[in-house]
Amino acid sequence: MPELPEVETTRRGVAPHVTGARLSAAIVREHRMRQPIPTDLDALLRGQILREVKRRAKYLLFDFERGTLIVHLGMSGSLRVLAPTAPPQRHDHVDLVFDDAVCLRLRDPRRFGLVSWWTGDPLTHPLLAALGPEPWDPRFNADYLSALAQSRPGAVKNFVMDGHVVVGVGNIYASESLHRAGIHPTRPARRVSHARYALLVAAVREVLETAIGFGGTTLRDFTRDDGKPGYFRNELRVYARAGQRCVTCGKGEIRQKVIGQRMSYFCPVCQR
DNA sequence: AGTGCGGCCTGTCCGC
DNA sequence: TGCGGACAGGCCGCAC
Repeated sequence: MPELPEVETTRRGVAPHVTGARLSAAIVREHRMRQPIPTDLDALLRGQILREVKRRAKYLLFDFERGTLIVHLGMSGSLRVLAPTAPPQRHDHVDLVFDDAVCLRLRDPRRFGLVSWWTGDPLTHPLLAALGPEPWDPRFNADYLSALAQSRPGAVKNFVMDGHVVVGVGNIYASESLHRAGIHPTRPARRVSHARYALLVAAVREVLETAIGFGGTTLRDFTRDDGKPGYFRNELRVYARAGQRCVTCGKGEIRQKVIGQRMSYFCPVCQR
């Protein structure tokens, strides 16, 4: 389940292998994704130099000369750098071959991912245009969150996971960030104080930065570009720890509860 | 306008 | 041992 740290880890992992290279072939074995992959992807991309691999939210942006290939890894997607001769396996849906030498291979068993070609400014793409700030954007701060929250009576966990509020805070990191900030996940967003939002901003950044440093969190089927799992899982303090003692306060027992149709974890003692 | 829910998928895990 | 069913989850689109 690639969250922002996994996507950023993927970006950093693959970029050195393909940046500046010329695309020699795009092979699509399975077009059925969240949106159908363009049938003429090869014609669209062939011959173009890949200038840079960027990221916005959880979208990877492959900046080619005449446009941008937008890639989302969905729930189960991964990108790997391989030799073009490596035999594709089940769920290996797309190959991007560069200089007839390097293959960037997209694997996505659940096909919740997305591959889309866009010729304009990628930030104007309908899927990207309305997104909230990146977690490290100075505009993501306590004033901003507190003001936005006034019209949000729902749980703060849903609020912070809303991509229109801030991007990149998925289910795992929402639980972790709220725990570190001492905020109970079901607390109404409008009832969280300005001071607590300042703690939350810092916690979100810290959790995501640490996770990126560890190469992401692997819980099920995400693999890094080199095929090795990330190690942030060992750093999780509440996620998937129901029944265990809270490592922060030493008193509470971690509970789990469905909030907004997603499993959430928290310490009833140090989160209020 | 904010919120809730259905739908898209398949691998994994549980219980019978 | 085998198999059905629940579950997980990002995110869009629709209904309320």
